[in-house]
Formats: sequence, structure tokens, C-alpha cells
Amino acid sequence: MSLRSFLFGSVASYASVVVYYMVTDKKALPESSSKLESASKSILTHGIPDRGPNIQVYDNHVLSYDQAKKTPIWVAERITREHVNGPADRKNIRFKPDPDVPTRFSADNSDYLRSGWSRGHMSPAGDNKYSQEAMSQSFYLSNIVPQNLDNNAGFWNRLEIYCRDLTQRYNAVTIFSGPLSLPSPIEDGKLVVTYPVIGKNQVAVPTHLYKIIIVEDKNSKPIGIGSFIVPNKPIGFEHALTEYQVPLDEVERKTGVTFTPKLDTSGLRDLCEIDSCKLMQKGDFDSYFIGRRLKSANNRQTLEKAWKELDAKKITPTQYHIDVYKQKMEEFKNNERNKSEE
DNA sequence: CGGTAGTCCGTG
DNA sequence: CACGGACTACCG
Repeated sequence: MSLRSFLFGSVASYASVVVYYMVTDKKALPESSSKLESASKSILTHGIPDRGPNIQVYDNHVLSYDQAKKTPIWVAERITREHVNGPADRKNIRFKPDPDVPTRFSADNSDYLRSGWSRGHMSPAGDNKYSQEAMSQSFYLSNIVPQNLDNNAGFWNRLEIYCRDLTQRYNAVTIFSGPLSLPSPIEDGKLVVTYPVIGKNQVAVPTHLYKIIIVEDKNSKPIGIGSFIVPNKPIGFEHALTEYQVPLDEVERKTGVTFTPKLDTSGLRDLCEIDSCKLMQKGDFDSYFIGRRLKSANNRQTLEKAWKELDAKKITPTQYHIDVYKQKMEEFKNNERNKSEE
């Protein structure tokens, strides 16, 4: 164990004790720490067993990591319009093990490669458009879980886009995301938990993913909350987000996590009542990522190709499509002209 | 936006 | 010769 992770773990667990102490018994803190001190001399004479840092902090997300499953337990963000807009892009970033996770407790890329499961961000890259560094940190495998590819690129992607869209209507959006391994019935009706593990590090493949969304008004006061548990499998456009809505309490019981100890969430409105909870539908979604492809085209050929997709999918070009196409085409023509002048 | 995979090429 | 990084092509 590194000194750094020891200190980090100690500080973090001290912090959580403090929170607990504030909301419960004022004597809890001194008593429990002196008990531990005493146990360290009687029972835990070889040291206090260490599950790693309780909390790990990055530029734009915070997470708690599971050293056994090699995935996060929860990942927290609090995003605004400023975070989700900017020049940062994923082009030159690669997934990599988190330098702050000990190698023997970490996944690596080979675990995911040809495993049949994709690398799904919990704090999405797109929530870090303001900072290339923050976006790079989101590609640490501590922020990644094995996710069905279609789910990742489809339903979950649309949920993430919805969260970013919320920043246009609310001051800030707090999001907790993570994996779940939920029980399912076997022949005799009994419940069992089973999940695959992938790669030499046996990264746990979750059966479900959860997302908790809290929105704030102009005064940064929390006003709405929505909690969702989504199966880790393909989910088509015929399914609405609200089908997967659950009470916060359900996510907390299943994760064992109290997400907002300082916030009485019973005072909050249902997010899906104050906002739509409507995800992008097929036509808009196709249109959206064709727009992204136009935007990221770096030569005339790929630009033309993306443009032709609009016709192939019978999508009427939006003004955005047209503007991006024209601007890019102009840029490429200038490049060609400059080259021929050399 | 969210991803995978094939190919080329340098390295130990 | 196997492996890993970089670059390209591709898909929903």
C-alpha cells in the first residue's frame, strides 16, 4: 500500500465519520476513534485492513472505487453549461489504468479488448468539454465499467445527452452513476446474483447501471431528483426513460450508499414532473451524431461521406448540418489551395 | 455523442 | 516474434 493511498483513505474515512457524527450522535466520533485506537493495540495489531482510498478526487469528478470488482462503486459530478461546452475532444485520448489505483487492483485495456463488452464511462467524456485534462481523467479505467456496446452508444448515451441538456435549464446538475449486480430468479424462484467477469483481472460485468440526477434552481437550491436503474443490455427507442425510474431509496439499498447525507431529498420534486425526462428519439439521434461526424471530419472525403448519410437515412439537413458542411468545405478547399501554391 | 477493430510499425 | 502505440476506417 502506498503512503499516498493510506493518507487518502484515512482522511476520507475521517471525513465520512464527521458527517455521520453531525447527523447522529455527538459522542460517536470520539468514542469510535478511541475504540479503533484501542482495537489497534488488541485485535488489529498487524494494522487496519485497507480496502484502498474511500474517495478519489479528479478535476471534474469524484469516485469511490471497488478494488475487488475493478470498477467504480459510484462516480459523482456536478456539471453546468460551462463544463459541457468547449474545445476538448476525445480524439487523442486513450483509455488507461488510473495511475492512482494499484496495478494489482486495476483493470487494464486488455481485459476489455475483444471481451464482448465495451468500456462505458460513468462520468462521460462529453461532460468535460471545458478541459482536455479533465476529459483525459475521465478515460481512467477507474471511471469505466464493462457495458453492452449498444446500450453504451444508444440508450445510455441518450441519457447522458439528456443530463447535459438539463444544464441549459438548471443552474447545475449533480449526477451519481455506477454499476449494480442485481439478483435474478433461478428455477425454484430463489434469487441469485450472477455476473460475468472479463480479462485476466476479472473485471466484474454489472447487470445494471444506475444514475441519480439532482437539479438546482437559480439560487443553487436543489429542486428536483430522478433516480434510474437501467439493465446493461440493448434498449431500443420504444422504451422511455421513465420506465426505469425508481425511488432513490432503492438505489441506496442496492448500492449500500447514502448519496447525499446532507440533503433531505424528500423535499425535492420528481425530476420527470418538472422536466420531461424525454430522451432523443431515433430521427433526432441519427441527425445528432451525423452532425458530430461532420464536425469531426478532417478531410473532404469523410465530410462528403457524412453528408451522404443524411440522404441515406432520409434526414432533412438542419441549419447546423448545412453551416458545418459549408464551413468545413471552405476550410478544406483553402487547405488544398495552399498546398498547391507551395 | 458513444464506441470497436484492423493495420502498420517500432521495440525488447 | 509477440506486443503495444498510433493511425485509419467504421458503426449506432
